[in-house]
Amino acid sequence: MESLDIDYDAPLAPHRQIAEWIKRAIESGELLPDRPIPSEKTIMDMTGVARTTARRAIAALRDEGIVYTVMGRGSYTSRRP
Amino acid sequence: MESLDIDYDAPLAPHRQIAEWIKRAIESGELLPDRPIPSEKTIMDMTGVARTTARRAIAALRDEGIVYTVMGRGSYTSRRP
DNA sequence: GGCGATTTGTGCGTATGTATC
DNA sequence: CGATACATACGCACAAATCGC
Repeated sequence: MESLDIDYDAPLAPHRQIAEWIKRAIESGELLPDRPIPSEKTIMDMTGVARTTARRAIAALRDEGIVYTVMGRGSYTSRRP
Repeated sequence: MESLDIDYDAPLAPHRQIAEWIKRAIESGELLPDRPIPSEKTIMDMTGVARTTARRAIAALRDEGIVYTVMGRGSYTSRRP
């Protein structure tokens, strides 16, 4: 996965930009089903956002059913339905 | 609505205690459909929690479809389905 | 339309608890 | 036991929307 430049002037909020970015990586097959997505810390390092923002992005994907989270381990792409 | 004592040692997280408290007020008819629920500030004052916690409580109710939020105005109980 | 008060939205920092490895 | 990762809480600041005067 390549890094992501956050556009703070864009109409789309940063946490949404990150969510879309991860979603694209899943759709392109770069992130495989049942495999980990970047951790909160990794997202922080790759984009420069705060942990809050990284967490919001993951929470959004979780709400959409695109990823699931396992406490103490990380977040993973959902298996294909 | 009477105030709420948060039990920080309870197994239920504070933001969930607040969500359940508001849900009870709705079910008892104390909070009517399409009428405002306590604002984040009011929840902070009534319970002593931080704004983050008040927001999480409202977000949980929003996720459950129990309330809806309008920026700059507040959150309101959803109309009966 | 301006202005202030209120309220929600977003971003950032920090700490503690818990679970996994 | 230590490192990592998520869950929850606390704080603060500023932006944006709404409303009443």
